[in-house]
Amino acid sequence: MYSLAQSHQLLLKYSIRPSVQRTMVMDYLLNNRNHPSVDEIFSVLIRTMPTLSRTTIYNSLNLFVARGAVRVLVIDEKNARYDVDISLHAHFLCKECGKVYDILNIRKELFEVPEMQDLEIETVEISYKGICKNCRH
Amino acid sequence: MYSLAQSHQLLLKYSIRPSVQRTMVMDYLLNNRNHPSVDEIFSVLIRTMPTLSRTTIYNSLNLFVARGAVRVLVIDEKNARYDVDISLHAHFLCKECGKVYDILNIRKELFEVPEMQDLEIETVEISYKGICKNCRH
DNA sequence: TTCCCGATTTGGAACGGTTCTATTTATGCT
DNA sequence: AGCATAAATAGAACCGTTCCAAATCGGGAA
Repeated sequence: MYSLAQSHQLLLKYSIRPSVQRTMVMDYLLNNRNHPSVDEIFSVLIRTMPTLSRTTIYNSLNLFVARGAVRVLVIDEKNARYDVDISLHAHFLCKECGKVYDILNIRKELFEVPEMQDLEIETVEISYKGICKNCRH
Repeated sequence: MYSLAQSHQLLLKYSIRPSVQRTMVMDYLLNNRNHPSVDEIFSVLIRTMPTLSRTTIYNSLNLFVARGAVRVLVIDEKNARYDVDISLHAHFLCKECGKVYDILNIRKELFEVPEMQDLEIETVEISYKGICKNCRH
């Protein structure tokens, strides 16, 4: 369980002014590692902050990603998912329920970038898709 | 250069009824390996078939993907890209110009799926992002 | 503390990609 | 040729995201 003070500190580490809203968004990400979408974050935070705007969630997340504090996952064609864990790991999307799972025990060599003289590779994303245990019947 | 007859044959191979429109879409994919979006395909084909509907492109591509004849790339958050090459290879998206490049000379071991008792992995997608040579200045 | 200015938040409109739906058209079979 | 089914069409609808102008916040200066 992470505290708001820890979210505050993390934002400062990435040179992000820790407004109330940004701190709450970061707090949500730290305490909910299920790769939430904008809507998931919004629908929870609106309950404790009734004036919250969806745009603020977008603004905050876009800023976090631009500063490298958070990773955006392009794995679900429906909407973007956000991950506060920026370490090297892969993801699995269940085609049935839409949940995104971490694949942590994966060889780090998979993330080594191939030699490409024409392309300047900055990020690597490894995505698996299929059916998770809960959805198998 | 592929012929319409070859597109026709390829559709039959995947048990897809080769209508005029479907054959044209497949023909476009075979002859344009730059991972086109729906809009790119539509805006070219509409020139030779003025009554063509955008929905038809969607219908055709969704069917191709469902039958395994074509792969959809979830790499660009803006729109889906389609690839008629279903062999094991990775992709690179240029953040500047949006072009998607093939990464063909990549070790096939990267596509081996990790052992996951809870997850039934069906597909693997490896995506690189950065800046391509043309966009470097 | 109070004032001020730039940064942030807000809400609603706008945008764009994709899907849905009802209708029309084409296709294959008898 | 006629019929039944499949496919294509056009436009509305949907939904995630961005844009924009106005309101609000917050931190430094006086």
